[in-house]
Amino acid sequence: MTEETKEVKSLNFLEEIVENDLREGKSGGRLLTRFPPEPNGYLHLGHAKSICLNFGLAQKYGGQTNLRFDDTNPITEDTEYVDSIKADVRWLGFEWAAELYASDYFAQLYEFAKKLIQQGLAYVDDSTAEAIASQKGTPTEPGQDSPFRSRSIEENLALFEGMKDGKYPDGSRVLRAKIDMASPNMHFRDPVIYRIKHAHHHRTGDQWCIYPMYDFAHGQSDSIEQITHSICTLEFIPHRPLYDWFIQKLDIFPSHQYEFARLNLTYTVMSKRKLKQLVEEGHVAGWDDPRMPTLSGVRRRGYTPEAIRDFCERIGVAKRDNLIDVGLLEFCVREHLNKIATRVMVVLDPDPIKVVITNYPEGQTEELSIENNPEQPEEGSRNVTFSREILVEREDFMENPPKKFFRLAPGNRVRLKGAYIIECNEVIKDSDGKVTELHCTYVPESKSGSDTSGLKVQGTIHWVNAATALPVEVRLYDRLFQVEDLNEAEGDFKDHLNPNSLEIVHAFAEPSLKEASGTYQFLRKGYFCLDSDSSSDRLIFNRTVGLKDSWAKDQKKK
RNA sequence: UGACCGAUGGUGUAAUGGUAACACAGGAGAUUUUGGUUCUCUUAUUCAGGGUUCGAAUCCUUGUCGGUCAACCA
Repeated sequence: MTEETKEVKSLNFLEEIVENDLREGKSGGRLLTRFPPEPNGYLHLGHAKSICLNFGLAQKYGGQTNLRFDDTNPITEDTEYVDSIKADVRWLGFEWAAELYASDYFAQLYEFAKKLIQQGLAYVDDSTAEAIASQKGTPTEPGQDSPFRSRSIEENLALFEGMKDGKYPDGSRVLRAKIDMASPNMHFRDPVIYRIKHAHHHRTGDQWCIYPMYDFAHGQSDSIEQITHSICTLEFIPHRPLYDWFIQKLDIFPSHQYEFARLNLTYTVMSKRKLKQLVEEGHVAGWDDPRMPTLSGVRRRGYTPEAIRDFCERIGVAKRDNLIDVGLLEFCVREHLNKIATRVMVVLDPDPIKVVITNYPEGQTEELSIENNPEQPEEGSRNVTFSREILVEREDFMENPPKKFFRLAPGNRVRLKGAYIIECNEVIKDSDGKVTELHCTYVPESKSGSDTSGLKVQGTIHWVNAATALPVEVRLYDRLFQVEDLNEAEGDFKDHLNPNSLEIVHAFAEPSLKEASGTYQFLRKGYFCLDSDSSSDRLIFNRTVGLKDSWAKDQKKK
């Protein structure tokens, strides 16, 4: 494709804003974004969208991105989360210009608050939380002024200092901005900007007992760092006028806030609160349970950073609510894994069928060479052992097959992947009528790669050598929830958990998997990766995602 | 029913007053030693009414529907 015919990719609305600002020389042609997680939980795919957006924008337009922890609430925050967040951002493939903390600015923020008081734009309120809430009014009725609203500047200054000095207990007083109790924007009704919390902070320790609220920390932090584009999700739209109001009254660097629609995925919850609940109530094994939409979960599941970045690219960025089909994520994962995954043969059925090749000499074995990845011939090949007795999937045999069943059936011929064509001659059953063995004959001239038999078969199936098969544990995951749209679902979200989201099977793998590492395609089955629960004598694989299966889909339709 | 935000195939995202397109999903076929991959073809879209205009998904207006906002959370 030439440069001229190459399609120009259209810009999303944020790229347009950035291009415009850069063109007009705003902020001196500088671009600085930030990714501002609160260290009170693990990152999930929704954060991945935000990370790709913030870091991606900076990358594309020659800017930079800060990683800033929004750590203004010491009660819920912890260094455990700081560490996991940093690891997740790096894993996704991004490097920040600076690692910063809102708590770095506590002293500066305190001065900002005093400045507001001095302008008569903030006051200390002794009301209880309940009183403040009831004075707030409702979206359709104006609020009432607090009885403490008209304190003098001097008194406010003294009380605020007292708050800082630890003279008052938690909850006894707050600092409020003095704006407009009748504003149609609830956030303008004298928002609380500082509260007392005698709590240990993960970074500042016991240095502070007053902590700024989000609205008095986030925009100011952006401004201190001279963030040019502060990108957040839609629910912060009503905060924007407040964000601008503080910057104007404080007369500090004018960062600007822009909002985009958060990611929603079908069959998934994407809220830190709900994910935390799943972990704490034991519905999953932890934040990194492979069924979780957390970055640590999908990583353990075998998703690659490339696939997630591709996904974030494909879902786009806009301002309308969305619900993305989880099938798109799976598409992205398959697309990447198809290119990189080593192919191996594993019989997943814990109760496989033994196939005896009756015309293959007893005791004889031979090594057959099989390609590691047809998509990447340079990945070379490996040997697998063939012998008189092999194991195949029970579902690859049918005694009375429908037409178009291309696998094993009485009188049918199939190709054993990388080996020979065999024909099924006899079905052996136990007293209950259950198939225990298939007696087949192989075609010696049909050896893979040097087939002179002239035979054409419709199906190829995978197999493992019975004598040397390696027992492994395989964890098959299904969607965590049974309903597509959790936001629309009735009742508690946990009522819709899928009881079959994890199935553990004991499978039979080709011996090459003994030294497993990385990502595999189990031929005809899906993509799998070694789980961290594995030990040298007990290998455990996670199914990342299944292969597309048009046969199964056709069967389902009928 | 106060303010704010939004509405384009099944799902997302484009089209920036000039032929409604791309991806996923769906369907049909070809290729294939994975019923995978790849390739070809294909179904399906502007919330409604009114207005401006030679021309409207786009601008104006009214309405409808959806979302957000009343934490000493972020």
